[in-house]
Amino acid sequence: MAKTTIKEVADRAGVSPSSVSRSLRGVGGISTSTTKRIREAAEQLGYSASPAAHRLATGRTGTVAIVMPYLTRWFFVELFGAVEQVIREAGLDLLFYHVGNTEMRQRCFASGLLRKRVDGVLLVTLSLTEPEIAALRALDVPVCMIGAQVGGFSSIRIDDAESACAAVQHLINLGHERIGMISGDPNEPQHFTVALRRREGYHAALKAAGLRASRELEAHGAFSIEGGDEATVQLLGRRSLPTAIFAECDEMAFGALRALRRVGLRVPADVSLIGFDDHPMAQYFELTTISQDVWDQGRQIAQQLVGAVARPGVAPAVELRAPTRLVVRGTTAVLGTGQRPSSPQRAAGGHVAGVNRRSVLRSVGQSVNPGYTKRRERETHKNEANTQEER
Amino acid sequence: MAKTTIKEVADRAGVSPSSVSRSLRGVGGISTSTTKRIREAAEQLGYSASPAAHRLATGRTGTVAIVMPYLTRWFFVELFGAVEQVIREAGLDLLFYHVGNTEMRQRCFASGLLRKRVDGVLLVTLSLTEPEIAALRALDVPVCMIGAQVGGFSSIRIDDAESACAAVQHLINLGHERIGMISGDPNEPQHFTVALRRREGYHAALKAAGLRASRELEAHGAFSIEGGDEATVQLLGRRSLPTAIFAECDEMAFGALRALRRVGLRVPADVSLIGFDDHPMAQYFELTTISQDVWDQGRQIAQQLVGAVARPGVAPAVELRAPTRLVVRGTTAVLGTGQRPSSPQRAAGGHVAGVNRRSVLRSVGQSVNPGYTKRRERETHKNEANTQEER
DNA sequence: CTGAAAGCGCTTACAG
DNA sequence: CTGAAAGCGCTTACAG
Repeated sequence: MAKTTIKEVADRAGVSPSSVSRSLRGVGGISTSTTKRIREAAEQLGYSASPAAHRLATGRTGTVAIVMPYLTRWFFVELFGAVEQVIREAGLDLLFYHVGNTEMRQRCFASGLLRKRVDGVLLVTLSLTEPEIAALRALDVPVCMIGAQVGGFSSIRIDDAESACAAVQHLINLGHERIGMISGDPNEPQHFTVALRRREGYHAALKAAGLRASRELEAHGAFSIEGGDEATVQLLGRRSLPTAIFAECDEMAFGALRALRRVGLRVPADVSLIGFDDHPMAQYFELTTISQDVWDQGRQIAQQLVGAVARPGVAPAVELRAPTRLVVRGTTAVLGTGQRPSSPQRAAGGHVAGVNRRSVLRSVGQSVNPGYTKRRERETHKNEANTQEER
Repeated sequence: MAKTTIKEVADRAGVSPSSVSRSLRGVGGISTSTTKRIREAAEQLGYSASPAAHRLATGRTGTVAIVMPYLTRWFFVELFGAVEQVIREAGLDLLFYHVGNTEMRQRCFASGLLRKRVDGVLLVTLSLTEPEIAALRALDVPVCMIGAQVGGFSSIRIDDAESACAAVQHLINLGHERIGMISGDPNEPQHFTVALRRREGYHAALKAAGLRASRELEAHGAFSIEGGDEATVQLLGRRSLPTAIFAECDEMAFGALRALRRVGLRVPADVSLIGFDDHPMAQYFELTTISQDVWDQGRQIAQQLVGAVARPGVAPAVELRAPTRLVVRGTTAVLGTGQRPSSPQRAAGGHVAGVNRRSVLRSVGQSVNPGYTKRRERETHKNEANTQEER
């Protein structure tokens, strides 16, 4: 029963295999009566077509691949969920490729693992090398990307630089001038573009406000909670302490939150903190952050891919932009006062609406800062002795 | 170049297609010299075999399916990662099936979506109906399960009941007698077994200690942070308030933590809290919990499946048990004193080592409780007015 | 509207 | 050790 063939169905229905094939796929050109007979026969025999034979005959695999550098991080899980849903609804199969390191990338691209195996490919936050791009083109199937862009491939992404700029601008608007950054490790090749572009945004915001950047204000956090914690500890050990911190992703902000609490610094009274992504836990921590709709991005690009797979070579490649939005919660406050901003601000397409309050607040910040810094240094030392005290 | 066939390789190497096929798969019976020539030709032409043709000819798909009811929860992501790695290393493809609701389950099982499509199936925490089991058997391929058990299928799982019992026993050892439980929603069919068995363990522990269970002490939390928060609020609204809470999973414990903080209850000084799973964030929150190695479970069962797929019908089904371990962190304390237990305790296979301190502590608990309860009720009301105050 | 036949690209007994 | 041939289970022009 499990391995009925089309021929058996044909025999039972008293027609030719070609008729069975045609009627079962609703190609048309088959009388209603025989179609009915065939349907019944197939039903009774529990017939289901052999995907392998179908693929061989048509040259289409009915399968697409999604390749991602990480799996366990929230962003990727979310994306995968959205993509899987769209792909499944389109009746396609989804092959998952995890390329966590160079060797796996090689096997995936260079050695043609995907060849003859998929009708389309979806690449997630991968910054491709030239040989990889060439290998992808040689596949001769539609390729779509999330979080990156290559000529000829459809893509969707947020503007990381502008959004990061908006995040930092929010801190500036609150009067902050010494703004630290917890960035992704620049040695991690996989995340290259995202980390790089968010850092660009940070610097752009500082520059636009006439603030000086400094290596003292930056630490690397590996896009993880632990990394964010460690980076914050590093920042607290520097000569010039920040009054606000921009973390390139929420996970690192969570780590920062823990590190700050551990040493007795209050957020946002002593230090303001802003993250990036709007991880579900961000709400839990009342973290101010830049929000993006990851599920929707996955959905959109997956639909794009489904369309391209259905009619290859028809639609031109599109380059979609997903919006981001500044979400002000409880971890950012006006410098010195510890008060939260009075009204929520929004960044549409990365632009922060509302007046720039920096000039208004500058004097407040300056008068408060010196004493604040000294007090913090005392507290830091005092609290390091019993780090488990807080919570 | 992308679609070279075996025939072209044969022509270039000056041999027959059969020889190419044999030598490329290393079947043997081919001279070293021709093998070399064939290899070179294949290399030059960039040949890679057509999976579809291979499948049709051999009847083997080189693919296994993993079917899971959830994707975004930590447990499932972790499992998926481990399984994917093992499957990929074995040279197989992994098809992912998300069966989040009844309709998707139907499509997956009843309508034979998997038929002729995979050489093996891995089921994650699915409590199957009889028709589903029948459909699975009809597939006539090896089936493995995680977190459940069906005769004839290999499986791996922890002992949920014993482990939950150990968790509650830990609270009892600390002198607690009014122990609440945040359980999974009993109306969620997907998680049926896990939630049910953990609840069994809770009741078993209470019973063994001579404590009375009560519906007052239980609330449903949907295995999520939000659900845990809401369930805790419910518990706090009941007449008989718990001095300790067992959450059936860590996510719900996180929600409980938030709810307790919000109303001004200190953990563990006022309320002890224990979770289940050892989610990565559990360490962050210093949550006492029952730890299980999810990655390792995924790895083991995936290896089992790979073996069964390689030699179907040879090895008998195995039923593996994975160990759990009580991890004492900062959210559980001796009743009334708010002090943490002096030495860490362990539960190997669900058994808690160490003396039962219940009798020793009983008097303390009783003398402290009445006043404690009243004070808490006051605080609860006071704090409900401005719930956002904390943190 | 229906059927016979060739073909998709492999693998696998079967000869030699 | 090597090759010619049949077959895996579909689809698709091509006739009728």
